[in-house]
Amino acid sequence: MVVTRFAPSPTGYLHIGGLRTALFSYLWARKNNGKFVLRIEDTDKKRNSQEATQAILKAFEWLGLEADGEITYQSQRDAIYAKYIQQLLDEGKAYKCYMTKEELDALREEQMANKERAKYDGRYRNFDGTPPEGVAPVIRIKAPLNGEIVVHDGIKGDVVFQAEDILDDFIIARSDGSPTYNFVVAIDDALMGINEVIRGDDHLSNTPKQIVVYKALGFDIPKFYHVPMIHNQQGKKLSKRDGATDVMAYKEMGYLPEALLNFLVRLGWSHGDQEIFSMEEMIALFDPKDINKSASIYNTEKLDWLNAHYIKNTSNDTLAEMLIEFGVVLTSHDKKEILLDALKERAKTLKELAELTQEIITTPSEYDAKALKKALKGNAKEVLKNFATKLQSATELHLPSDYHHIMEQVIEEMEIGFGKIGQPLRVALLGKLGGPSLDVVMAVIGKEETLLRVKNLLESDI
RNA sequence: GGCCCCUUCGUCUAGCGGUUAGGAUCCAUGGUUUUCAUCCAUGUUACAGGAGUUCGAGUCUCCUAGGGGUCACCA
Repeated sequence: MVVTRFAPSPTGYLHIGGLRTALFSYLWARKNNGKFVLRIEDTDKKRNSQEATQAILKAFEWLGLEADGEITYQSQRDAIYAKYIQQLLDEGKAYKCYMTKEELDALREEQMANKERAKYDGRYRNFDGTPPEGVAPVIRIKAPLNGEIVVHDGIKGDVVFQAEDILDDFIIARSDGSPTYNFVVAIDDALMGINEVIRGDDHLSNTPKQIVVYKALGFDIPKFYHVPMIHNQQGKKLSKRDGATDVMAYKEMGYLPEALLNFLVRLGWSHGDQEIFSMEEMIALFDPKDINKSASIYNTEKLDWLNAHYIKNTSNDTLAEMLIEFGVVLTSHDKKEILLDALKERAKTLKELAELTQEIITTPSEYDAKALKKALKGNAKEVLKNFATKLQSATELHLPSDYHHIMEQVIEEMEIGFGKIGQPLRVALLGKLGGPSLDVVMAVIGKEETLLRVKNLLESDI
């Protein structure tokens, strides 16, 4: 069974890049009828927060990415890590190092000055003397001094590292006894049965260290997929400083979960020429071996297009529900269908959709100057008066076509083009040029409101 | 700096030795529309550079350049 995981550290909101690797992991697990588990890496007590964990879970909920089983919190697993530290100590695969931070820093500086690689010198590797007084030791793991470490990566292929280039006896437990990242990741992944690790390729160079841990503990090494980074416009790793990287910000901007997920799945992955993927299709078609090797630049132009696409294909009932959050309540409006059918063709986001709705249902309080100048030429006011008179005496006005019919009557009678009534009426109804079909607008706001808006324009001294 | 990874239109990508190098987005133009948007059509734009291997290279090899990642008692 394929078991994948997403393992964020709760130092802030869920990041767009993190979401993509989470999505990849989720899809791969679902495709294989496997498991997708969530592990919160909250061992850094200084930087972690409960709110951040909640924010991450909330984002998952919004997007409909459901994790399997209980959520694991590393902060609650100290006893487990302690057990494995002791085991390695007992087996002579790890040892206590009494070098102080100051000594370590000094060594590092000296090595840098000699243009050598900063590397622990192993001075306590085989130490059997009397330990110095008053120094709380760290625990270091015995890493291979030479030879190759090969990461079999499902995206990059076999990546070969030379032990002497990259390894030293790295710390697995700090002087306060707390375990370090590369140690606990390997233990957790192994204990949780994770056999396919999909993560950012910024972890690629950590992987040899984790392999050392796997081997020391006798665990099976999982299959790795190191996904290329998402870069910002400057070509650097996408970070929180780049703005709009909080997943939930996209909810507030009016993006649909389907659109965001569809957008992200196509960043670094593709299936021929296909652009639109439902969740079912993503699950059916996704395979991490098809992930690109190169980083991609974060650019949301396509997201807007996808979002518009998904808005057009969402039911009016669902849209009405989602619009509530944007301050527009249409759920029981009797012209909801007419209105949303017309507006959802024109909105790129739910926020825009809400604004467009407001523009229609709100009586204009002012008129766009350019629109007035353009529309109120010639006998425009006469046309509007004629239209108002006919509308006044009309009955049974329900559909856009009922209103359209009245407009046609005016056109025929006055022998004018459609634009001669359309433009001035548009200004009267919406206060500006542009916007949806006038017959739709009138059907939505009704006869009385239409008459009021026409009257308002005629009576304003313009 | 050491180590590792990467390099096709502005952007996301297809391509897996033989293609007029395809699609999408963006942009531009035209059509549809009373208008704007949608929608439809058309168009501009790419194999980082150099050597090799081969009858033939975007595709394989090497070199160069450029970009990125990582080198903690952070995760």
